[in-house]
Amino acid sequence: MSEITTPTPSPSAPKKMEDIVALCRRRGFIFQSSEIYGGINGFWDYGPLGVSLKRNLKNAWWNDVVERELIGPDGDAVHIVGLDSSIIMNPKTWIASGHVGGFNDPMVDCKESKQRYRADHLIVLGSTADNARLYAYIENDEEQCAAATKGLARYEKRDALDPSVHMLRSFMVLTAEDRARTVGPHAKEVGTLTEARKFGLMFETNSGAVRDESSLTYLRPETAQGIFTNFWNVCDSTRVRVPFGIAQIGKAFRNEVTPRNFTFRSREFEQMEIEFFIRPDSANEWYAWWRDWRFNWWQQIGLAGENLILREHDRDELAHYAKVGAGTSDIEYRFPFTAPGFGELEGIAHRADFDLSAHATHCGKGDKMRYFDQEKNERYFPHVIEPSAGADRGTLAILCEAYTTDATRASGVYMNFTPRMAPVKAGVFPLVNKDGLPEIAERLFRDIRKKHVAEFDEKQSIGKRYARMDEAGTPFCITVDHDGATSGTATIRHRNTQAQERVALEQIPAFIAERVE
RNA sequence: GCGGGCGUAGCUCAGUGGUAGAGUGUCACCUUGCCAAGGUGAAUGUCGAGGGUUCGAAUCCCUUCGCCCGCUCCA
Repeated sequence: MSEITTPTPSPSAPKKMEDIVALCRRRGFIFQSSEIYGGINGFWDYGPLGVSLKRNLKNAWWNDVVERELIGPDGDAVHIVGLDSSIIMNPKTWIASGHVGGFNDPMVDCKESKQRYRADHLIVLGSTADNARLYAYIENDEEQCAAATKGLARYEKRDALDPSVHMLRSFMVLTAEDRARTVGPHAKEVGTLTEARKFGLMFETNSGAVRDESSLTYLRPETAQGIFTNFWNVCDSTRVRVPFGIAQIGKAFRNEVTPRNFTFRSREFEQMEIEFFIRPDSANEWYAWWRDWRFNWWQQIGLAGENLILREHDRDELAHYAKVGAGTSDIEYRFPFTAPGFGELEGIAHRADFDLSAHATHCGKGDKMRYFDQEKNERYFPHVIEPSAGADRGTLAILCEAYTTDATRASGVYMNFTPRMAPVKAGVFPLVNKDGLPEIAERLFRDIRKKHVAEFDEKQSIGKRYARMDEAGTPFCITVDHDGATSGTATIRHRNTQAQERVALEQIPAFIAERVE
C-alpha cells in the first residue's frame, strides 16, 4: 500500500442550520411531508439517504441493546428482550399512565399580557352583581391573590359597590358574559382572557366504523406503555428474571403546541426505549450504569465531541413519576439551533414502580400482579430504569455533527459519518469510462455489494463523483485506474483527508468490512 | 396561540403592474487519465395556495398554508 496524496484539511466553519436543512433536501436525507400540497407542520419524510442513516442508527441500537452481549454493573450479562407493541391501545392505558388526566389541560390565553394559564388553576374573585368587574388570580399564588384582592377593592371603592356579596369561582364555570367582565392576572383591561381551550397532547382517533365516545382511542404518545402492559406477558412467556429489560423501537405521536427546529420537535416521531426492571434496592446502581453506558454509546456512534453532554436533572424539574428515586438525567446535544444551549436526545429516568403498580391498580387485579422473586422469595413491583431515546433526534444530531465545511474541496462540505452510520459505505468508480476499466470496477462493486451498501458511478468527471460521495458521507471511494487495471489494484480515497492508498482488488471487500463493523 | 421575518427552476437568488430570468446543479454526447476540469446540447417553474383589484398581477389588497426567529408550551 502506498500513499499517493495527503491534502491538508481546513478547519470547519461554524455550522448553520439552514445549510444543513438545504443539504438534507438536496441530497435526499429529509423532505417535508406532503410538500406538494404545501406541507404539514410537524411531519417529515426520510429520503433514500435519510432512511438508510436512520435505519443504521436504529439497527445499531437494537444490535447493541438486544442482540449483542452487554456486561452489566454486577459483571453478569444484561438480559434484554425485544417487543413491538401496537400504536393504538385500549384507552384505559392512558388513564392509568396519567396521560388522559394530567396532560389534557384546558388552557386560557390572555390577549393583553400574552400569558397562558391553566384554566383550572385560575380563580375569579368579585361581586355576584351583573356587570361588576371580576379579578382573576392563579391558585395558590399568594402574590397574585393579593394583587387581585387589591385591584378589586380599589375598583369597588371607586364604583361604591357593596363588598359583602363577594364570591370565589373557578374560571372553568364562567359564562362568556362573565369572562367579558374579568380582568386577567397580568392584565389591566377586562375581557382579555380567551375561553378555556383543551390542549390535548394526544392524537385522538376512533377504532371501528362508529365514531362516538365509546370508540375513542389515541395514537400512543410514548412507546413505554406498550412495554409496561406487556410486562406480565413477557414474564409468563419468556424465561426472564429480574433484573431484565424490554426494548422497543416505534412511532409515537404528540400534538406539540409548536413543532419547531426541523425534525427536532415533530408531531410524529420514533422512539427507542428500554424499560429495565430491577429490584427496588438496586436502583442507584442500575441507574448510574445505564446513564453512563448510554452516554458512552452515543459517543461511539459519532457524537464524540464536546457537543454531547450528560446532564443530571435538578429535583424540581423531575416528572411526576420520578419525584422519588435515583434520579433522571438527559443526554443532550448542542444543535446549531440550540447553541450555546443543548437539546435532549435521550432521557434516563428511574420511574420507580409508578407504571407497573398503576396498571395493576387500573386493571383491577392490584397486588396480585406483583412479581414473584424466586431467589429472594419475595413479591414486589419491580422498579424501572428507563433509557428513552429519540431516533429522529439522534439522526438529526448525527447529521449536524457530521456536517463539515471544507473550503478546499469542490463540494465545500462533507458529511463526516462514522463508517457504521454512513448510508453508503463505498463508492466504486472507473477512472475513465473506457479501456476495460468499467468492467473491472463493476466486478469489484458487485463483490463489495454482497455485504455492504455501495454505489457504482461511471458518469462525468472523477471530481464530481468524489464530491457527490462527500455530500452523501460515503467514507471510502474506490477508483480503478490504468495502473490498477494492469497490477490488479485500485486506489481507496478516504473521505475526511482525501488521502489515497493503493490496495489489491481482492483485499478491498475485507478492507471495507473491517472498518464498517 | 401571540409578535416579527421569509416563500420565484433541485439549490442560491434577480425581477416592484406589461412575453418568467441568471448562476449553479441535473441529464445526454464528445473530450478526459484522480478531486464539482473543457466543449456541445437538453430538460426543468401551479412565481407556496385560494380569492380580489386591474385591459393586464410574481409584483397591489384580503385570506390561508409552510419555513425561520422571539415568546408560550414541551409528561
